Amino acid sequence: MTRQKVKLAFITNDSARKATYKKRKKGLMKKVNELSTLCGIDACAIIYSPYEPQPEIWPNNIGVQHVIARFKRIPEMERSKNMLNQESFIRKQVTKTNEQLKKQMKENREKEMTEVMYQCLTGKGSIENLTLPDLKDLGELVDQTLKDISRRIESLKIANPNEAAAAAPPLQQAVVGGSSSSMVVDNVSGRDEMQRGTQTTQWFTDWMNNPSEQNLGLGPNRIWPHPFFPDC
Amino acid sequence: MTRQKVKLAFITNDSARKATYKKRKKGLMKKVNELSTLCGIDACAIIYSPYEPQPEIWPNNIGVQHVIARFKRIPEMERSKNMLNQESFIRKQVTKTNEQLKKQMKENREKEMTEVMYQCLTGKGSIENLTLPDLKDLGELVDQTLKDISRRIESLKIANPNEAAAAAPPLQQAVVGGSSSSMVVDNVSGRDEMQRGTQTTQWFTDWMNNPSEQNLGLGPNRIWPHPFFPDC
DNA sequence: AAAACTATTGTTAGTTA
DNA sequence: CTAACTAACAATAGTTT
Repeated sequence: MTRQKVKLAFITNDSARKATYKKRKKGLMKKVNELSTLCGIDACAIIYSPYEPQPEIWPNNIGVQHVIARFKRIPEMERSKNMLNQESFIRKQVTKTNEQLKKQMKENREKEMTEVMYQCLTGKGSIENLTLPDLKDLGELVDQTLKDISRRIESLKIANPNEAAAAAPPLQQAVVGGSSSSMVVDNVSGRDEMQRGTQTTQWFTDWMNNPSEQNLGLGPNRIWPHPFFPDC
Repeated sequence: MTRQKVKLAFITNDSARKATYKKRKKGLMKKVNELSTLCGIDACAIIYSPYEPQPEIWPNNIGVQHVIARFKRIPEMERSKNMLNQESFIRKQVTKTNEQLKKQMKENREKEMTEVMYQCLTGKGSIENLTLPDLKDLGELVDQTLKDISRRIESLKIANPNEAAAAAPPLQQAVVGGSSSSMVVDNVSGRDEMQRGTQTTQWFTDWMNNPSEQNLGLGPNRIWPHPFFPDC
């Protein structure tokens, strides 16, 4: 039983296409019925298929005629406004997918840097081969991690003063926080709150704000497809 | 987080209805798009809502007009044939639900009788209060169970002749079967194969074959709603 | 209000009978 | 073909932010 995620494209296999049609048509009709019932609205669906001489419709002849009549009554120009047509639907999908992509890239970047950091700490890697932007992000990540550690130590000191202090004295001035009832009692530089979660290089930040092919860090010798977008 | 299965009925809460509308409309449009793409067919959807002055449509103005024009071209009489309209859709749903109900009732009946049987065996219940039909079903279930046990013993005897024979000698003539390679070597009465899974009272069997209010075992003093159909 | 989240329920692709 | 089944996937009700 290997089920692969089906691509949204015309199904070339005739019998498979028919099977899918029958299943999905049923599901679609059910959905229209539910939407209309749950929200008390007028709606209709008309489906033409090679499997039936007549179109398959919802809710029924009269219902469809009623909806069509109502549709026809609206002037052509008016219909162009506020419409969820195929184009705008796809555009929304693309926008959303791009947002997810940005999020994912940011997450990946942070994980990558974390991995590098741990490799350095355990002596399995070096910063010899890193580029300047990578080093910048790494430095910020290390700073952030040190601060997190200090916070954790401070909160342990508050919960259990003697043991925590003996085990790990603070290495630098630190912000105390993290536990639900404690508060920030100091802030090293004022940059702290603003910098949270921004351990990214400038080019990445720029691209996040204005994603285009121009500033994807490809440099003068562009390659195609781009490693981040093998499918584009 | 308590999420209850939502009933298919108008949502009276205004904001909940709007939220549901927006979510489901989006889902519906996606479904129409997928069906049309996957199966390469013409389809359209028109939805009127109080939330938008114009109807929300799929795929777009031209597409909808095209489908409507095609629909209009078919004579009124023709449209009534082969149509999946609301009525036939609901009828199909009802038929299916009734079939599931019958299946469930049969299953429940068997479980109920099994429960009674075990209670009798463990001395926690008696057959004093049972009705004649219940007793009939119970008797058949006990017969069937005894036969199943005998079969099991026989198959164990075949697998391990000495131990099984010493532990539980057969109490009656029995059918040997169950394991994948063994075969039926005897059949007590000829009724055996026909009787499998039919431990039901006559009224229940009758109702299964022709479900109506008349033969639901209500007797002369009908109550309404029926305990089996509180929502009808 | 609108968007994000998540536990659940619902849909369906591939398969079997 | 039709119908039933089930693992996998998608939609969404209720909730939070």
